[in-house]
Amino acid sequence: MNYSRQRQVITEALEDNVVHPTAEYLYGILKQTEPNLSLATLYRNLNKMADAGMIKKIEGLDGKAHYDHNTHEHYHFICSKCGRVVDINSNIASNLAHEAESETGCKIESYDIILKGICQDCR
Amino acid sequence: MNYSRQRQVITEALEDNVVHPTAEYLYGILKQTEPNLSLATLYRNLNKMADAGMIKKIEGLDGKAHYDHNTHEHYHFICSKCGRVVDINSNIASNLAHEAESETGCKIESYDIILKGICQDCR
DNA sequence: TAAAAAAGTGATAATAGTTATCATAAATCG
DNA sequence: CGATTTATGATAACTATTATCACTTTTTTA
Repeated sequence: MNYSRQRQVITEALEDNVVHPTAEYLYGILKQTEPNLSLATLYRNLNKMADAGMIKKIEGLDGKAHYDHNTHEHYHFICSKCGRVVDINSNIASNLAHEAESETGCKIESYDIILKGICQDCR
Repeated sequence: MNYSRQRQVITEALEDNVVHPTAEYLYGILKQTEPNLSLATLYRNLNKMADAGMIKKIEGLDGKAHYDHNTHEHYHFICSKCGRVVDINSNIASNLAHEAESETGCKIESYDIILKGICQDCR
């Protein structure tokens, strides 16, 4: 993957936004400093980086994909009221992959846990 | 929720298909016996039933929603080669919701675990 | 270091999956 | 049964995302 300034600023924006932004949200932010950035470039790079394991693409939250610069094992909660995405760091499922493999014979390459409910602020 | 023949046949088709079908797949099957069934009716009813907890809507698998008549606690694996969806019955994450609640203060209402990899047949 | 090759970009069209609309039909209630 | 509520079918609309392609930037190489 060659260097590009666009990917550089996308990466930085993602690191600065702990909120697990969607492509649309990131685009709004990046447009301010990088007015020529194309939405296609943003999607292209987010996918490329996710495929390369440099970032994490979170799906199944609310229809849109969210992106996370934190690639360490953790899970995600989404508030069905305000839409906020919160990290869950419990490593409760640490041997889940292994258990699932022996149960099914499938080779587990990745997994994610998506939790839904109401966040503390919205209760 | 009033009775409707359409919802009746949708429910039956879902029970007969252990494969966690997508709306599109179900539509193809149902069209054979119910040629007037509208795709809108199918989506409408699948969503309604999922909201009512009668069935489970599985998202984050492959972009399309899959539907599951099995509402008991279990998780889902998708093969990235053949697209098959397999149940994972391990109750490894039984107290995950509770742990996540005490970690974050969020009220967990539901959660799903999505595993990805290669199934036994595709290896 | 300049030319050639490879990779990335921006603008926009296209796609896929799903939802909204609305006139009509079926189900339920009194 | 007649009135009211709820559901349906056809199709338009929407949203998030991907594809296309001429052009630009980056890397390679001679």
